[in-house]
Amino acid sequence: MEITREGPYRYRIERRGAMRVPGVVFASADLLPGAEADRSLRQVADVATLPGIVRASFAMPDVHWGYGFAIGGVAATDTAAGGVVSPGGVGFDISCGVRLLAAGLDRDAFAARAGTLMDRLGAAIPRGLGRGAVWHLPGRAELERVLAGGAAYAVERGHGVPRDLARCEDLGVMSGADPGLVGARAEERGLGQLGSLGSGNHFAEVQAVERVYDPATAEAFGLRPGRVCFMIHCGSRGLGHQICTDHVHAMQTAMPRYGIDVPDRQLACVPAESPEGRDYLASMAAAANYGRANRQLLTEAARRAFAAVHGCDLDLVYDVSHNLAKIETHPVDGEPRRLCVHRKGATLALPPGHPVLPPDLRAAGQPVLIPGTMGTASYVLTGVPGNPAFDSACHGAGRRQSRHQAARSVHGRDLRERLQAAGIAVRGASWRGLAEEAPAAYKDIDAVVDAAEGAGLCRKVARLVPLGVVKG
DNA sequence: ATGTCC
Repeated sequence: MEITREGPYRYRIERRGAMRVPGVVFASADLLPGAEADRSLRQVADVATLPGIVRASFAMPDVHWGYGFAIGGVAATDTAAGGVVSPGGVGFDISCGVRLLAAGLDRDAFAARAGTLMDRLGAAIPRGLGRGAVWHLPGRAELERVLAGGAAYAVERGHGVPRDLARCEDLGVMSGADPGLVGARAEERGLGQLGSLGSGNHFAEVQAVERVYDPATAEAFGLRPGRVCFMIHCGSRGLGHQICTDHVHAMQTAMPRYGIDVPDRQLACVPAESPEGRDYLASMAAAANYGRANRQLLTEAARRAFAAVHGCDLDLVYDVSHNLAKIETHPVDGEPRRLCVHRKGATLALPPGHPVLPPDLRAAGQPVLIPGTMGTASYVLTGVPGNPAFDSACHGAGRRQSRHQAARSVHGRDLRERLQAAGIAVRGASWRGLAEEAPAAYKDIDAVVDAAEGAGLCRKVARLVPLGVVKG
């Protein structure tokens, strides 16, 4: 692989063989993965071979190896020119994303009763592998309403306030969902998990605004130094996973009929405008709505805990997915084109003035939410004009060690001790899960965010530090 | 990420 430096935060993987476009990696020299040791850049090059891909196969500064596509990747295909959709470009956790809420509380008031609130949050937030939910759905009919209506349906049923929806991507509901396409196994898994964190890197965290870079934008987002926030990172649980699995299999069967050949079986794809492509997109939208309702239900659980202990409310700052494919219009070679934009471990980052932003965010831009790791900072940024990657940015710190490596080098109990000694309360689900998420297993979030800003993907607004984490 | 295999 031939990699050329194009700027301080931009590298190009030259077109070679079946690649239709180059690869573009946004990273500093320090963050750029080694082409030999790290398989993620090979994946970025493989994605560049997909039918209909335009501009480039992009990698964000937090890129790391994933199923087929790298995590931290963005790929857009021209739907009118046979451009494909691929479940691997979205990920197993469809509509995994981040929600940030701002509390009517400052960090000194939190500190006075930290243990009480953390115990309450720990008891109220279902987490870990398997069952447990804030809202137990009675059956298929109610599940279908969630799959069609997302967070908007949850609010309609009283799980939140209408103002929440103005601060959700797509107003809390992705259009085009077809709940009838969701199979029996996905249904079975989805009924008992609505309002649950899951495991892996999912978490809910009490944070405080430590630093503001842009006071005017921070004010528009409701962020000021010392304000307590609550961040939720989770997705569509077993339901989204099952839908991804079902469609990967269906596409692996269908692909030869479309004459599509890919360098890796995990890049299974079909034309976005084919019957199989449309079915995937409609099922994916249903899973996205489950993920959005999931974060809405966890918000309700958190609000009850904050109200009971501090008598305060939580105002939604924003809710955005970082695992999704969306049909969007972007200029390609000067012409507006209808593209299927895959963002896998890459967040939407809309600039100021974008027409889909609510009026009170129109001047400030979309809040771009980038969580760090346990014990490290998280960032709120805003979108910028001229984003080279279809209004996308990185989604987190990005792994640098596998789960296995991480669990081998640290014990969960020791990690919890260290975090608590540093003033960060921890309510976990399993010792093994805690060890796998050790900060040492991740890249430096400050460096990743600086690279994203330097590459022109987004602009820093505020830095948040953790006070207490409920870990999935 | 995930009842870590159909």
